[in-house]
Amino acid sequence: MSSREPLTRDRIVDAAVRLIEREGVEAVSMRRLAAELGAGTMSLYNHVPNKAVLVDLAAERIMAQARPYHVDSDDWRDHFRAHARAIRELARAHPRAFVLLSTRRLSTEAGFRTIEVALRNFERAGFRGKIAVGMMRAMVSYLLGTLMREVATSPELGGIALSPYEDVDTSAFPLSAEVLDELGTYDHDHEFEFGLELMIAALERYRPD
Amino acid sequence: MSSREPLTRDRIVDAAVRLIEREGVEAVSMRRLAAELGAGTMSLYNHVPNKAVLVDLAAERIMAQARPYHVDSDDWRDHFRAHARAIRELARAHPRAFVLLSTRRLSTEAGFRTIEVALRNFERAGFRGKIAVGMMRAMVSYLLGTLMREVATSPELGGIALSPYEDVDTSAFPLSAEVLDELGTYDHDHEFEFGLELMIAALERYRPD
DNA sequence: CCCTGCGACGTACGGCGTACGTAGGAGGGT
DNA sequence: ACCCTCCTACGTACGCCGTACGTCGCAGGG
Repeated sequence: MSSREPLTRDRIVDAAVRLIEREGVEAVSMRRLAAELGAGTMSLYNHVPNKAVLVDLAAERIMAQARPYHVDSDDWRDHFRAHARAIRELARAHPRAFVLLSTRRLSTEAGFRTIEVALRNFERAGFRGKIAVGMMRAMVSYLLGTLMREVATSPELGGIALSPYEDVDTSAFPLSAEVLDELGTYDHDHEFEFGLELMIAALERYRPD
Repeated sequence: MSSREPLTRDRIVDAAVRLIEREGVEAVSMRRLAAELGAGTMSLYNHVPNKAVLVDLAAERIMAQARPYHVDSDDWRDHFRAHARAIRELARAHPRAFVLLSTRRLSTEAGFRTIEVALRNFERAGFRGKIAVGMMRAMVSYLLGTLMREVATSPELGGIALSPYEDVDTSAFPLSAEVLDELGTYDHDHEFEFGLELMIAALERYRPD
């Protein structure tokens, strides 16, 4: 872990990103980071004002890793699907970091890249200006929501594992009881696509032409 | 702060809920909670196994505060709107707690109450069984997403305050530049309703009749 | 040659969650 | 009346945490 290179903001942020991806934000501590870099704890403070902005910087770095999607189609729906799936892949590739990103505002270059692509797709679909922003926000909300739920329920992250509904008397909830098995089951692929089509259907309904 | 009543799980959870609502989850600590109850720190552990489940219990308690909505209408759309707005009100009433709730699974009585109401509304709208569960999940995702965003961007919670897009060169993002003002502005009421109508439109499109 | 400034680091303080041991009192069995 | 058991309250202590502060060594310029 030791190294002869001098401490750099870059090196510190890199180490933070690696640690976040490996063990999650809660595993990040200044002491541990320093140890991993073979440096003294307080040396980090020569390059970073405090832990909060270090985490911000790490979030930004992760966001910058997002790669644009590519799709061969003129249909705006295909672009939506591809873009949404790309974002989902990002979330699944960095599940622990995603929760982090979702809380933060994306006012960086990388964030704008994503926004720009989305706006282009909305333009393709016939939405412009203010209405496009509203649509995008609704879309973002949906994506944020599903992906948060998907990440939160993935077992490898200490999410929900088994027998969630054991000690609740479901007799008072007849409709829930009817679909109890379904409520306890998650098919994330299917659910994501289902919701995505739902959103696209909604957009279609609002389209001018 | 002192009190002659004996320590109880109930009293401890209550104190935790109050503290969460006042200062957020991050302000909760066993020592502070004990002090607020006029008790020794370690006494809490006679009633609660550890902090994590204490926070879980607090989340559950807050969730149980949710009151059913009421609406005078036979139109399923009105029920959707009323239910969604009720959830939003809960989020706005307990913004600090909402982030907490959103992460956790709601396998309690209170959670089922909400699920049951939603399922009844979907039934009213013509959706049943598996498809209703899928719809509900899409709806939940959207609500979770918007409300997370709304809560995260509310300034009174240390959210985004001012001039977010200053040091980014927007010339590379023409579409974003065009709507830059819009991107920096939030009208949560309007956005929520807009997205809600979008979702309802989507459901309408999938309806059998 | 010295001086200045900066990066690296040690120490220390006040906080945290909680394992562990103890002490005291309440209740039941004899 | 006695004792024994068990439960609750609590103090101490350990190993973490973020970070304020002071010092030391070295590189570069005068």
